[in-house]
Amino acid sequence: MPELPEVETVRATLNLAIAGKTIESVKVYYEKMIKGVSVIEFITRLNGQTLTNIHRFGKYLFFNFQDVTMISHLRMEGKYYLKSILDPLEKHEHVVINFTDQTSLRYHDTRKFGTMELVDPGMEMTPKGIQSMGPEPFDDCFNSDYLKQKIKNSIRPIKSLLLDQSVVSGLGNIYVDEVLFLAKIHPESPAKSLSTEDLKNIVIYSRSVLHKAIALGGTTIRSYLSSLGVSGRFQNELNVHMRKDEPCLHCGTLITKIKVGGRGTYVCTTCQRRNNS
DNA sequence: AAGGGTGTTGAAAG
DNA sequence: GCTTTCAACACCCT
Repeated sequence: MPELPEVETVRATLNLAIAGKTIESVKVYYEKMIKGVSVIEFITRLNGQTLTNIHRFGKYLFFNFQDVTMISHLRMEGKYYLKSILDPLEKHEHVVINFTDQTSLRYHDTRKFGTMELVDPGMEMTPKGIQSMGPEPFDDCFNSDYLKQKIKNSIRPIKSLLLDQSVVSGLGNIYVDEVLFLAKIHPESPAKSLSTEDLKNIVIYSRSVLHKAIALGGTTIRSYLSSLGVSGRFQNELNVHMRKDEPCLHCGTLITKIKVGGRGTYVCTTCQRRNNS
């Protein structure tokens, strides 16, 4: 499912649905999902814990229990469903957390890329991958000066840098395409070729796009329903992503699809002109 | 009907 | 270092 807006939607709905519940039992059906601790430790430390609340940073979810924090990353296709403990185990449900009120949290992930791990409370930022994360777009320190010093000498395509979570946390393939379209920047432009104005626009549009996407519950494409059966509505607002061969809403040029850093990338070659180097 | 593509990211390779 | 490629996995489209 997830970029920042989708993960935030999951966090908000899940938090309302399960905060305060107490774990009765935990089952792990795909052991490679569990990182950092053994499966045995994962299960025993969660057993009997009561969920305080759920936080989010970038695309990570933090389930805060009294004595332990479970960190979950949905990667490409991870989803949570809340069911009854009586419901049969479905094909791609890899972790099941049963609560004492007979409800059952199912972690569903067809491609099995998602990860879960446990840390002591207060140690949320220590796992590798999290400790190197850059600010979220909403953070005050995410501004054009920060971007300039962070990417000033890089020849990498600007899209690849914005997908790099150590530069900024939370953007993914959909929203980077949208941000670069609104900022009128070609995704293949070398980062060092961008003007200060370009960087300011990236900051402005990153914020506005993500805010709007969160307000609409994220984007639902290619997966029937997202977590808890919630379907986002931002897919109706997309300007370029998934719009190959459709006219640009700004100039009418047909949107083209290219590959940047191995990722499918949608671009209006009229509105987004490529810089040299 | 095989092959390329998919809302991610870390490890390996150059 | 810095940048690019690929692997982890299952399924859906050509």
